[in-house]
Formats: sequence, structure tokens, C-alpha cells
Amino acid sequence: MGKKSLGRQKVEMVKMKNNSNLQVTFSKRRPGLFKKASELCTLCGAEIGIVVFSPGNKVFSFGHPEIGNIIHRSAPALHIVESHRNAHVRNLNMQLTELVSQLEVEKRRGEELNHMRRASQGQHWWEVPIHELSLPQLRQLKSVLEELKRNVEKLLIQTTNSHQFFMRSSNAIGVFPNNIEFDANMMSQGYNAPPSNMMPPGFSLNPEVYNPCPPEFGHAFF
Amino acid sequence: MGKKSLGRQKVEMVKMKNNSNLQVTFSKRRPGLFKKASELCTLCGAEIGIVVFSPGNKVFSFGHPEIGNIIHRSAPALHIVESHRNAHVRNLNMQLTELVSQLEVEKRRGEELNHMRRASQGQHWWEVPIHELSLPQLRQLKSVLEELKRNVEKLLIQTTNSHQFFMRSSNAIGVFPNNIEFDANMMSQGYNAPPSNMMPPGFSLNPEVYNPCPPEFGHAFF
DNA sequence: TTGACTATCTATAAAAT
DNA sequence: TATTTTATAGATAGTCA
Repeated sequence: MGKKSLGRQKVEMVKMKNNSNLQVTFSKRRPGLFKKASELCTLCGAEIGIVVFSPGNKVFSFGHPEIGNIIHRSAPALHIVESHRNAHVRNLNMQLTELVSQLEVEKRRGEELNHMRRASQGQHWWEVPIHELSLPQLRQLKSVLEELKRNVEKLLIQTTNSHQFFMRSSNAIGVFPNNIEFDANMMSQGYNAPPSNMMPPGFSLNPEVYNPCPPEFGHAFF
Repeated sequence: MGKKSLGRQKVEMVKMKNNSNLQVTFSKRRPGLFKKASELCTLCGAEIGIVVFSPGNKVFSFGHPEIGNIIHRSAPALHIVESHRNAHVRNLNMQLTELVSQLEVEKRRGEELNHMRRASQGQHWWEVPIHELSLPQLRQLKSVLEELKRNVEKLLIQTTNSHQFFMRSSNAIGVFPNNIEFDANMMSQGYNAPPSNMMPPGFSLNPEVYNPCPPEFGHAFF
């Protein structure tokens, strides 16, 4: 009897022409990618976040570890400054997540707009909801930002206070290397910053979330 | 003659005990992961962003496509509202990247603090630079947020104007489904949002950036 | 879609260099 | 410690159910 199949064939590394093959390949390779990531997390203790926009514009995400694990893994008897820092990070994370979701919505809406334009060539291009949606979204964003700003100002004050406290209680300050530093210039030139993400359980804006079998990783990272 | 090597052996899917093996495995598998991602991008036209924190706390990132490509790939003769949206997204992205980098620095500092605490048990736990660094960082963040808020306000005004323009030029508004909607409640309950990121060329906060051979992808995504 | 199945390609653990 | 080699483990293209 002859061979049942030719088996796997080599595939040229260019965008696939056949669109249905492309879909199948994506559906097979995307979980492969997430599996590789999960293995890297498990074997090496790495922390990984991945976002994938599929050719059909669906969103898939992978993250390890879950945000909750990170927040709670700090030991109970921590130093006051560290808890301030944790609060700060937690706060930023929450606010950031909100910003990110705004962005995501904007992006998806843009894609929708593209689709509608392509789908209705010759028809009325203005028949899109974008100008309707922009106002409430921008207003929402504005209020989120205002709250974020207030929070940061509060933290600034708190940290100032604890800083002064340390100035009084220890003279060790200043002898350690300042190995993390900012300046305003840096910010305006652009840089390479990794994304952060947070996905509380029980709610999904839309995307499929990879929730693998091993307990080691969840669907949020930061 | 006997075999020169046993070849690849199966490895159990748990965190590796031997720390130097772990390092080696990470160094081998991380580029493998990025390669898989790049293949998925190339073959299927997917858009992917990855961030990896190594066991040694280095940061690696992968992104496709480059932010610039996304911004410029919109057709030249686009409708005014869409260009507003693009400006909006671009703006949010830039600001978000700044927030994310702040978060990243906070996170790394937290880990450092943990390391130092573990490393110097019984020594002076207050000998950490955290209370030194917090002030400039918080101040920096505050100014970034203020700028972000100003930008959003500006966009809010611009969008309001274009909205009014459309109100005058078309009566099609309102007949289309409002398929993306926010409300403040949603924001406070948490949701699943994929991260966004932006990494302009020529600058790196710290992390290694994957800059693969094929021209198809760069080191930024969004 | 959503998986099996097979044959083959690719990634990589260990050893050698 | 980094690179190359060896040989197996794992991923997946093509196919069909």
C-alpha cells in the first residue's frame, strides 16, 4: 500500500497566498507559540506577556504570572516603603489597564472602519459610527486620567513623607548606587518599554484568553 | 563505533533545578519563541507583541509590525475622522508607553528590593535606594500625566469640532448600531485588555530588542 | 470548524570542541 | 563560556473524518 500522506512539507517563509490555508496555519501555530511561552515560563521561571492580533482581527493573549500572584507574593512583614511601592504599582497597573482597554477599543474601531469602507465602496462612507462614539470615549478617558493624576499626586505626597521619615531614622541613605534613573529628555525621545497587562478574572472585553492546564500560569501578567 | 552523544533528551516540564542549565535553556528557547512569533507574523500576517522577563531580570521584547508601519499604512485619502482617530491612538500609544516604562522601572526596583532583602538578612534592611528613587520618578510620572491629560483635552475639543461638522453634513448619524460602548461601571469592575506597546527605533531603556533578519518585522508593536 | 493521523521538518538537550 | 555536532523530542503541513 502507498503512503497515506506526504507528511509535513517545507513551507516558504512568506505570507501564505491561500487564505484558508493561512487561517488553518494560524490556528495551529498560535497555540504552539503560547505553549512555547508557557514552557519557557515553567522551565526557567521567566515572566512573559504576549498579545496576538489574528489575520481576522481577533485578539489572543497569554500572560504569566497572573497579576494577583505578583501582588500577593510579597512577604507579610514588609517595610513601609515597599508597601507604598506596591500600592503605587498596583494603582498604576489598574489605571494602565484602563488606558490599554481604551486603546484596544480604538484600535478595533479603526479596523471596523476599514472593513466598512472596503465593504461599502461607492456607498456612503460617512455611515460609520465613529463620530458618535468618540465623544463619550474621550470624555471617559479624560475622567480616568484626571483620577490617575490625583492618585499619583497623593502617592507623591505619601512618598515624600516616608522619605522624610527615613531621612530622620537612618543615615545610610545616599551611599547606594542610583542604578535606576530617569530624565525628562529620555521620555521625549522614545524608548523601548515592555507592555504591562492586567486581566481580572470573570470579565472579558472580547479576546480569547489562553488558560493553560499547568497551574503555573494564568492569563494576566505585569 | 559508539554514539557520539545521546542526543536530545526529554526534559520534565517543571522548573529546572540546576541554575546554570536553566540559564542555558532560557538563552536557547527565548530566541526560539521569537522566531516562532516572527514566522506567525510572516506566514499569516498576524500582529504580535511579546515581552519576556528573564530569570536574571533582563527584559526582551519582540514586536511586529513596527509602530511606524501601522501609523503609515493607512491609505492617503482617508476621511478626516479616521485621521483624528489615528492621531488619537498614536497619542495614547505614546503616552501609554511612557506609563508602561514607569511601571517597568517600578517592577524592577521591587524585585531588586526583594533580592537585597533576601541577600542581606540580618543586615540593615533599610539600606536600599528605594526611598531615594521614588521622588524623581513620581514627579516625572506626574508631569507625564499632566501632559497626557492636556493632549486628551485637546483631542476632545478637536473631535467635538469634527463631530459638529458631521452633524451639519450628513443626517445618516444615529442609524447605525452602537456596537462599542463604555460605561464607568465597566471600568471599575476589571476587564481583559491586551497590552499595547511602542518602541521607537534608536533607543532602548535597557532591554535587548529582537531585530530579526527578515524585513517584515521590527522591534515595535501596538 | 475541529480534531486525528502520518510523515517530515524543526527545535533543542547533551556532548564535543 | 561560546559555538558546533549529534541525535532525539516536539511541532506541524497535508490529508481526511
